Amino acid sequence: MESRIDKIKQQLQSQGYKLTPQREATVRVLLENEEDHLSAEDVFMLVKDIAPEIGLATVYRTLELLSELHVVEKMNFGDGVARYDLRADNNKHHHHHLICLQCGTMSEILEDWLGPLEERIEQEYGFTVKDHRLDFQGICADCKAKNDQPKIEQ
Amino acid sequence: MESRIDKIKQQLQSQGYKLTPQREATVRVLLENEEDHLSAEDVFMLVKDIAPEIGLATVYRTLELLSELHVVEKMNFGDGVARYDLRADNNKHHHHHLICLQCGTMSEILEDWLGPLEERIEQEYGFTVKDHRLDFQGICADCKAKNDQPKIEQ
DNA sequence: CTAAATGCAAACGCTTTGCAATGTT
DNA sequence: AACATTGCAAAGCGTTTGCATTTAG
Repeated sequence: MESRIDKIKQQLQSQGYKLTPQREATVRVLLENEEDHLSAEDVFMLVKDIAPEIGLATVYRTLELLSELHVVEKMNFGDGVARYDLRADNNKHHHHHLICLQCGTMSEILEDWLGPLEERIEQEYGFTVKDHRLDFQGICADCKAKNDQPKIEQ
Repeated sequence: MESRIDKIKQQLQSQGYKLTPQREATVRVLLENEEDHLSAEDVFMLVKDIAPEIGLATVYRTLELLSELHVVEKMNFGDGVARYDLRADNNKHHHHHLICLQCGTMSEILEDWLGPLEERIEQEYGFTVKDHRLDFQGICADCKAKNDQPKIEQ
């Protein structure tokens, strides 16, 4: 666990970036919330617990930096809010999202199902895929279960 | 062609919405630029040629309305700008995007390649897919060709 | 010591909203 | 006439930036 942090530290330093307490705190928060897709504001609030003096701008700058280093992945889902995800090591992300239109929950498909499609794109379009993004909108299993029960409201 | 407009008119009116000149002009612009992915600002400027008195807010409101009626589809691609696409009739959109990281060009794959994946999601996750979005980032054929030529600058 | 990084607050760009005026049915 | 719709300008939101100050290397 600590090795993850160290690795990211190294990655920062090897690129000539300074290792500030704010950056470390931000990375720590990202590691501790790897499951979630945190917005900058989310990260900010969590980081403030560790490093209360931090400013929101610094969080944005750090997330941007980590994004450039491919340590985190910056995503958006239709709502105008960027969300940040730690990348598993330095791999391409390659997971897909299931976003429930009813409750807003987002779950993930961790496998990458797009390999064959990417080959096809290379061949048919001469387009070399570097990354992709696949989101599905729909109704999750939980909501479908709830919908089958008699409704109380609205 | 005119029938497309009429159909949308009907759709508006059948839902109790009034058909104002501004709305008609907006729809007309969308029809005439079906190929493109226009931003609200884009639409605004094009509509002003037909209906110079229109306000940007009205364009936003109209696009939002059309979006609710599933006449257009509201999309975003990472940059904080919503783009709007007329839906072919009332079908799901089902096309995918190839976004070049080098020149920013976006082209489309018009087929839907995700049918089998959506079935799999239904079965493995109990999630009913209503819509999806698939974007590929990479290097387009044109840029690859350019990259093979000797570089002049930078 | 020096350049990079920070915090703050102001500016930003896109989008939404309040409201009085207007227009459709 | 009644109500939806409009235009305008102001506000809202997440994000970025300018700048003086601090801090890591």
